[in-house]
Amino acid sequence: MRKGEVTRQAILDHAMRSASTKGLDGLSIGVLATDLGMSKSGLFAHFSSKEALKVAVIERAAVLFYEAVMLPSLRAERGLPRIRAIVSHWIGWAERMGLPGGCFFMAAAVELDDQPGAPRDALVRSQADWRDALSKAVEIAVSSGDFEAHVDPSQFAHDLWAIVLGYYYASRLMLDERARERALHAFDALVERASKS
Amino acid sequence: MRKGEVTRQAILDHAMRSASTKGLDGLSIGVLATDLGMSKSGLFAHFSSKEALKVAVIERAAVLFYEAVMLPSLRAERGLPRIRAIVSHWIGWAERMGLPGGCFFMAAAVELDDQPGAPRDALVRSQADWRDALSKAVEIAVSSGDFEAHVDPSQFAHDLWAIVLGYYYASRLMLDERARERALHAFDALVERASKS
DNA sequence: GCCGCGACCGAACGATCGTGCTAATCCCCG
DNA sequence: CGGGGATTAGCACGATCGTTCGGTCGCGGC
Repeated sequence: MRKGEVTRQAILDHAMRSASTKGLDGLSIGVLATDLGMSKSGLFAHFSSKEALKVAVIERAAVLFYEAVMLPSLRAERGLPRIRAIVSHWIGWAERMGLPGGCFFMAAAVELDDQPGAPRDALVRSQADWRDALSKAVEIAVSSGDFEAHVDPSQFAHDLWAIVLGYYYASRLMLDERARERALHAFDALVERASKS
Repeated sequence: MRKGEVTRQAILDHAMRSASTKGLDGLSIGVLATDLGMSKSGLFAHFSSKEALKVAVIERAAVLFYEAVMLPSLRAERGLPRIRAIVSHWIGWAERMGLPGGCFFMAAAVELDDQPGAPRDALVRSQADWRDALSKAVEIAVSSGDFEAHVDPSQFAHDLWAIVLGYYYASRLMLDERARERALHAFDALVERASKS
């Protein structure tokens, strides 16, 4: 890997951590540069606009998310066990990755949902990929017999997503120590409702 | 009402709309002033710092939220009917109030969850009030017999919150037209699980 | 009728922002 | 080991930010 690529990765990793707290728009090229011990223009040269930097950060975050949540869950058995693995990796993945500002995607989603442009498109693309992967996992659980046949994979994925959003909200803003416990409780209820009885 | 008070309200109402899209930090005193046809310093004089403006906007939003969601629901019968009323007013309250950027509190929560200070404190206070009001409504539903005795009001309130968060996420970022339908489906499941069978 | 005060304005400040341009330096390949 | 593209630095620009200050206008009470 060339030197420039190494630097670029270092920039993106740091920018991702920074954006998790200040937001993508709160990223400052100058601050980023001094944090990494380089010049503003030197950093800027790697991307040719701030918008391109945002896009690169989002795509980098998507890769890291996939590696931290989806990849390890693929080692679990197909069906319900894999879904349990996904949830257990999903909840708290931000803390585990050392993101000081909580879930990167939740912050980006709220910030970009009403701002058309390349960053929003990149975010939607990555989130759609994840949504499809989730639905697929649920579909497998249905066809393997873990879940009843009437379970709608996309609805299940939506409900799962809401549970995770609720976890981050309660955990980070309201400082609810029982947030994780509450989220898992909701997940159990969701699973019980979908499972054959 | 004094002239200054009228102006102040106009500022806060406009700032709230603006903050729903650009975020609280994205508020610009200069832009706000020109939008309202007044000078930067004239607007600034009403609050003596941007932080104070943020706090005032949050408190104003809390009042408007209460009036738009809680007050009309109090006319519904105690117990489950009132909870149904709350949910139907809660989902989509931002659109109904003409907030162009979706739920003000969801945006503020993600933005302020890791930024200590007066704005965060004001937000947490308002959200805790709402959480308590929600729990109380559920408690009434339990004691009135609409819900089973084992239902935990705070868990129910948490689950409700997650459903609304999921709705805004799917609706605004992913542009899922079935977001409302999905949220109501999840709500029905939540109610069914809590109701006497 | 004059005084006082609330309400607002205009101009300016230092700081920081993203973004060019040019030159120096480094690293990799032949 | 030497040449050349890749990488980084230095400097400056226009714009915008929150904030300060001094001043003006109008209205209500003694």
